[in-house]
Amino acid sequence: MLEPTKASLSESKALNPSSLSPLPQTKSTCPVETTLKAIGGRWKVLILRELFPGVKRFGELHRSIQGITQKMLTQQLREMEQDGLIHRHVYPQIPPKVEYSLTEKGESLKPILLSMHAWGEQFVDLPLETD
Amino acid sequence: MLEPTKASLSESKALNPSSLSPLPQTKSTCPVETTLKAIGGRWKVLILRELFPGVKRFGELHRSIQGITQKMLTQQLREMEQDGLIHRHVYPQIPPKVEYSLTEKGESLKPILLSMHAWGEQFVDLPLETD
DNA sequence: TCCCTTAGTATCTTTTTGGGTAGTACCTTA
DNA sequence: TAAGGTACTACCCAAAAAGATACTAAGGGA
Repeated sequence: MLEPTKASLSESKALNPSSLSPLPQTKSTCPVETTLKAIGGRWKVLILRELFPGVKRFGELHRSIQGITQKMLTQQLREMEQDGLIHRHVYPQIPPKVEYSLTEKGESLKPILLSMHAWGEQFVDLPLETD
Repeated sequence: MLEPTKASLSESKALNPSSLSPLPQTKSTCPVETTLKAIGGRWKVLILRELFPGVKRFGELHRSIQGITQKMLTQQLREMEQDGLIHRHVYPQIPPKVEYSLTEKGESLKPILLSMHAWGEQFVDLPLETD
């Protein structure tokens, strides 16, 4: 994605030579779609936001993010952990103590989120559904 | 979003003063979520990609984007038009001739998509589902 | 007649996503 | 006992999104 598609491959040779390098095409997923999958979950950008300042526990996240259920928080955290965006550190104790923090991968999303934030602020009059 | 949430509002005063400005909170939508809505549709980033080089007609887009149905293409184009990302120019003729092009808003998404592309390429080993 | 071109629309089905709700285990305190 | 704390799990359902398929209108050509 953002690399040539089938029709533009023959006529956009001069467009971006680096995108014509013989990289193996990963199935049908373009890199932008990869990134979208990583951050596109219902609550993921809000969770990322909460973790940028540092380590947080489940309960803190739950209280911080308005409207999220325990179930959805668990689900999204598990996905993000699986995707390598966050660490999940379980302390062997009762009551349970689990801490979440960003990985390097997770932290590297910050510039993207900041530019998305800026864009979204700029086009706040965008006639998008405000749910 | 990326502005303080309820828990961090009282304890992160020194974090980012500009985010504490008395801006009216738009419902529950943070700017990042606004941007995500704009580009998050199933086929939208692929369509944006096709329109960056310039004007395209429906059939060109349909042939360029592998796997998309006419129905989905129409639907996504209509949403993007409504969101102000693209122009839809109808020529009064038979057979129908309709051209699509990016608005300034649409074009302003390019840096974001490029950085998302770079991130996605860098973390191509991300254990995301490769559908 | 059939097929092609253009850019759709209408209807139905399937898949995916998100949420609701009740429950778990162990501890402490009133 | 009940209520609170911790961080989940299991099951079910509704809504949303995506897709499948057939059709439309007007023109042209074999």
